[in-house]
Amino acid sequence: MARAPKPPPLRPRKAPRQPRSEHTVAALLEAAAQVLEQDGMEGFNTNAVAQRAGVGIGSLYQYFPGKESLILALMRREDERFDAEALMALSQPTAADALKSFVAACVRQQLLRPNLARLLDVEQARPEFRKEASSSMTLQAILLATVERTDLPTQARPDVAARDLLAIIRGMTDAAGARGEVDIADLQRRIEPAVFGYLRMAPDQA
Amino acid sequence: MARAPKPPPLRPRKAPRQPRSEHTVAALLEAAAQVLEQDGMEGFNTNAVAQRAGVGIGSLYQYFPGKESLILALMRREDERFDAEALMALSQPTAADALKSFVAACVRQQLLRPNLARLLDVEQARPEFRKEASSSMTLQAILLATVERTDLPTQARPDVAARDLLAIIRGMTDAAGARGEVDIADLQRRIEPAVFGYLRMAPDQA
Amino acid sequence: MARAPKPPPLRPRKAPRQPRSEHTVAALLEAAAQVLEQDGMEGFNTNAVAQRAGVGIGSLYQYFPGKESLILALMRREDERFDAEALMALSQPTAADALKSFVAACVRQQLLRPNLARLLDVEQARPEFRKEASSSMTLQAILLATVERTDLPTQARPDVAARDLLAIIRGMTDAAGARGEVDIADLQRRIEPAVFGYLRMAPDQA
Amino acid sequence: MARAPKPPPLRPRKAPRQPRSEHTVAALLEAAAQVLEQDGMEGFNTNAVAQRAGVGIGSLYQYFPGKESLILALMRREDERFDAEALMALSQPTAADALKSFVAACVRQQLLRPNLARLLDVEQARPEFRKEASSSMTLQAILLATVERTDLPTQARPDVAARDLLAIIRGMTDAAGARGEVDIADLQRRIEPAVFGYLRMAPDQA
DNA sequence: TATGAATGAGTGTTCATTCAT
DNA sequence: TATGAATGAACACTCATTCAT
Repeated sequence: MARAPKPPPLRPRKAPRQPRSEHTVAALLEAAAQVLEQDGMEGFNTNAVAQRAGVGIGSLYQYFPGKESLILALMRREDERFDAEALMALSQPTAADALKSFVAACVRQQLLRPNLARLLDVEQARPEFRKEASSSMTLQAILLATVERTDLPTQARPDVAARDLLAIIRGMTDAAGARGEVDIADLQRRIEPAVFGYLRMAPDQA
Repeated sequence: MARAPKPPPLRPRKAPRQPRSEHTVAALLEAAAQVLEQDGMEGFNTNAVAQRAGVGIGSLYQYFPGKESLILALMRREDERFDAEALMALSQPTAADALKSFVAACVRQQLLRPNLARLLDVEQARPEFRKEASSSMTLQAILLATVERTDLPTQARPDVAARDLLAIIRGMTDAAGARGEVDIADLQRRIEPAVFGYLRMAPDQA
Repeated sequence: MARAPKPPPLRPRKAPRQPRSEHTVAALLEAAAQVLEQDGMEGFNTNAVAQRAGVGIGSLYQYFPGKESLILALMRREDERFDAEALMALSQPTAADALKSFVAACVRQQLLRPNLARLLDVEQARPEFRKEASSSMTLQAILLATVERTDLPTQARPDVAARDLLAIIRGMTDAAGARGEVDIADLQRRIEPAVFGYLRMAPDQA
Repeated sequence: MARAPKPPPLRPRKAPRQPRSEHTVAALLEAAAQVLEQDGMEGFNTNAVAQRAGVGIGSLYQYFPGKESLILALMRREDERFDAEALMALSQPTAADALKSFVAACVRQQLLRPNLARLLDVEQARPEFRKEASSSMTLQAILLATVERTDLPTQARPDVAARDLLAIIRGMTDAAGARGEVDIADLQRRIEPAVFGYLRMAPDQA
């Protein structure tokens, strides 16, 4: 691991302008997702990603200044994909339904590529990435809005509650993914009581 | 001749017989824990561990056939440490109190060395380590016994419930640890409703 | 992560496509030959070879998956070089002259780089390499054809005879090389009677 | 390979005086022979030898100042064993019979532990060992005496002839051993014509 | 702009040798 | 004297990154 004296920045090197470039970037990100899903963090290296993407290793460095930057971009891609779904989920009429939909969305997403989701969760905890807090900030925000809805028991610290709910859901989905579970509905039904319990909602209310 | 090839076995190479050896092994495990806690997985390498332990790199390989084996041994050490505490915690008269004590033990353990606990959790998900199921099996077993206690609502699948509870607790403590939280009591109070909610216990019952 | 384990395959990692690559591969093989000749097997290591070739160690591993593979490639290079010479030698009008030319070729080749030839002979006996039988198979084949020529005494088992002749010649040239002999003609004259004696040819016939 | 600044001497560290020591030395040499025969040069290391001998590694270094010295002692042991046999073989009434017996002895010895014999031959060519010429000197001497016997064709350079004969025999037995041949009589019959041919003896004379 | 050959610091692991017990 | 725990130089091999083409 020839770590350069000065770690390369995390920001993408240049925004792809030509359509060809956009395609290359997309291919790289998808390849990164696949390698991570299939081979784990220890099989994840820039040469492997470039090869799977069908581009030269040089091209990878045209768009990403380093490995970390590639991971960060992948995080963002996954977050963005999920944010849209989460936003729809939370727009249900009742808060309880909104949360259920949200849980369902999380479960669906997680079981689709269980390793990818889990490994990115882990990466997000690394100090270099914590700064780049943007990722999952949107998610936090929209979940926070839901927690504050009036048809839920009032939470003393809504931001803490939002984070805790996410931690509960991720903890359970990551564990399920790691165990190879595939029954989405079952997992969802197991998460809900924990979520509503946390919010102090009686089961019959939810 | 580092013939990169056949993965070294995970089992410790030889049991320390002389007291000097025991000290070396203990020093290596403690050093491994410290390196992992402070520098994360990417700073965790055998040379660093040996150096921090104050022993030669050769000594590490006298007792551990490879890096992975060292991680596994560390997992076991942490599990064993925790199992004793957990066993005491769960011996409370009421199941509710038992669970509260258990949560408290988890939280305490986790916030002591938040990164270590989290990173070992992650490693446990790796296929090589899943086989070595012994780790955390004891934990599962004693938690299962508690879930089956008659002063708790009956769980349809107690083993699933035991795993889920652990996932909830670990999800929340890992997230808290990653955020740098230090208030043990606060975190504990936030976990309990999720746990009892999962078990369908009304807050007043717990 | 140099997982010391699975022995790397023996087949070259990738064929050099650009002329630059071809030069690198050639330089590596020649460097390997020189290191082996001068420092013997115990001085033969990948770093030394790369350094003598004037390329980075990484480049060696671009083309050879491991040390063994480099040795195998060197064997093949030497065999190919020799096969051409041997083929010409054996195309003499009489079988006796053919064999004399063959002996001469062997002696010339051997005394050119005595250690290299001897050490490669030794390596060829290693089980990993015995499978890769291609090496020296061509040699066996053309020698066999000569042994079967009608102007030589009929051999009961021509394939055995071909191998034995090679063993005699190699035994004598290796020993001479190890002793530092340099007189090609003298050595040749000492080998011939053994060869023709083996074939039951009277000295005056040969 | 922690080559000490100054290579340790080749001479045994101390002559074993007590019977216990003699036994230890003998066990070490036999263990060395077995390891070499079974695992080849690349499996031959001091720890393995000590373990197979059933003694601590420290004891090995009590009697042999280093690995090389152990190999040298093993060479000598094998040579001495063989010298006795060779001496008897060569005491036949006619020189031709003496040589036949000698070839037979070589073949027998070689096929007993083919790898050991071959690997020691190889080691003998290493410069550090060439100096310690004692090994196989006796052999050379007694073979020389036979070559000079009057019932053999006169050899211009008897010492060269003695060496050449040994090279022929070793070349053929080593090759046979490497191929896994086990038929002693057959091999012997193939070597004889080469030997007598070298000496310019007609087959019927021999 | 895209490529991939080249690079070398870094890391895992071995094994000859020493020395305290 | 015998032991085996400890040592660290040496070596195989990887992979992030650069740059000439």
